[in-house]
Amino acid sequence: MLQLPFIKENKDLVIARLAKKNIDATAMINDVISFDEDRKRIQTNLDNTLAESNALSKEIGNLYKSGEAQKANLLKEKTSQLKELSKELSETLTAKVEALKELLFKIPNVPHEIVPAGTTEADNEETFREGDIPKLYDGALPHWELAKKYDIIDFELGNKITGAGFPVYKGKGARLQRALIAYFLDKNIDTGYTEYQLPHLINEASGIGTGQLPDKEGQMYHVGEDNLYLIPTAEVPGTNIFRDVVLSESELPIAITGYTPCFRREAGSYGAHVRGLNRLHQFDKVEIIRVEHPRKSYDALVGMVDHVKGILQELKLPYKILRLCGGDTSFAAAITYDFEVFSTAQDRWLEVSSISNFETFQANRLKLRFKNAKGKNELAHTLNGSSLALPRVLAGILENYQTEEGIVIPEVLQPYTGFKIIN
RNA sequence: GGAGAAUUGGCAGAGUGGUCGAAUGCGGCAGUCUUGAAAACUGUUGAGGGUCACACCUCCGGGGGUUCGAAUCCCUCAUUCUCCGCCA
Repeated sequence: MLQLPFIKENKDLVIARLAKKNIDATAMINDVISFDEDRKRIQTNLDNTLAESNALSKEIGNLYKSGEAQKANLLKEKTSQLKELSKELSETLTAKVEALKELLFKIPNVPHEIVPAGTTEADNEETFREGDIPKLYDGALPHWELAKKYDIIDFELGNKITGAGFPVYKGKGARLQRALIAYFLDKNIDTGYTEYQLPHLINEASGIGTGQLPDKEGQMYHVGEDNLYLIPTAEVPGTNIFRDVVLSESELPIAITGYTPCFRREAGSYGAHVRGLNRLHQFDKVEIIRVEHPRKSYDALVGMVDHVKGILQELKLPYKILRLCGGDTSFAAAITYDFEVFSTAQDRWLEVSSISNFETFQANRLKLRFKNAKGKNELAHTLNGSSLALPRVLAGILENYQTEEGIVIPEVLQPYTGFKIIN
C-alpha cells in the first residue's frame, strides 16, 4: 500500500510511474485525494461533536458531585442529541475510511525509475549472463522423460494421490530434493541469514499484510473451515513475523531464510510450457527475506542478486539476470530481478529466482516500523527473493548434466546427496 | 473439546465507573560528572488523526453493548496460562 502523504505530494510522479506498469491511475489517484479530503472534513466534524459531548459529561459529573442533580439531568438531554449526531458521523466516517482503504489496496507499488517500460516478458531487460550452455549427446531428453527413465519423479502417482501438479519424488530424486534444500539453506546461512521454520498455513491478516489479499485470493488454497490459507511462498509467513512491529534502528538489517513447500492454484494455466516441473501446484522453495533501512535497501538488493549469482555459479548452470519491465513487475514490487537458468533439452530459459525490493509498500500494510535517529517511527523497507526455488533448478540440473551414462550430480551437491550419479 | 485465570505504552507491570493516555521500573534519547566510557544523578520519552503551532479527537487484545461518562461493568471472538480430556 502506498503512503497517502507520498501520493498527495507526488501525484504526477505516481501517475507517470504507474504508467510503466501499464496502468492509468489518474482516476484512482484523484479519488484517493478527494476521498481523503472528505475524510478529513467528516473527521473534524465528528471530533468537534465528541469534544462538546466530552465537555458536557465532565460538567454533569461535577454537577452530581455538588448535588445539583436537576441541572445535570437537563444537560443529559443535550448529550443524547450529540450522541446521535456523533453516531451518524462516525458511520459516515467509517464508510469513507473503508472506501479509501479499499482504493489504496488496489493501487500497485510505484516502480523504481530504472524499471523499463513494457508489457510482456519480451520487454524485460537482460542485465547479466554467465555460464556455458553444454553440448549434449544425441538423444538428450527433457527432464520429464529423464525423471521417468531413472524413476526419480512420478507425476502419475501424484495425479492419483492429489491431482496434476503434485509430483512424487522417489529414491535418488527425493534425496536430491533434500540435498538442494540443505545446500541452499547452508549457503544462505553462510551469508548471514538466520534460518526459520515457518507455518505453512496463514491467517487472513497475514495475507493482507504481504498483499496476497484481498486482490489475489484465488491464487491461494483456502481452508474454509478455519479460514486459513496455504502459503504460496515463505515470503508470507516470513514477512508477517514483522507485522505490527516497531524495531530499533540497531536491529536492522534483518536477514532470514527458510525452506517451505509452496502451494499455488495457478488456475487456468495448462499446456506445453507447464509440463513436468515447469509449473506445479506444490513445490519446494528456500526463501531469503530482508528488512532494511530505507537508505540501504538498494545496496541490499544488489547483495541479494550477487548471492544468488554465487549459488548458480557453484552449480555451474548457465543463467541470465533480467530486470523486469513494468508490466512484468508484480503488484507489490518496486523492482524485480529474475534469474533464469537455461534448460538445454527444452531449449528455453526457466525462471528459478525472483528478487524484489518492495520499499515501504509491504511495510505500510504490515505497520513494520523502526525508531529512526530522530526517535520517530519510520517505515522500513522489505525485500525478498528465492534462494532458490527447487523444481526448475532441478529441471536444469537433470537436463544440463545428463550424459549417456546417467545424470551427473554437480560437485557442490555431492556431499549432500551422498552419490555422484543417477543411473 | 470442558473448567478457571489472564491480555495495559519498545519491554515488565500498577490501575475496578469521572481528577487515567494511564503510576512505577527497565530500555531509548539529552545533559551533569569523566581524558573517554561505565556507574551515579537530572531531565525527557506511546501511537494515529488534526493544526503554521496550539486546541481538540481516537486508541488499554479484536468487535459489539450498558452509562451523561468505560482501561475499569456486560456480551462475543481471538490468543496465552493452569487443570481435565484426546493425541504425534
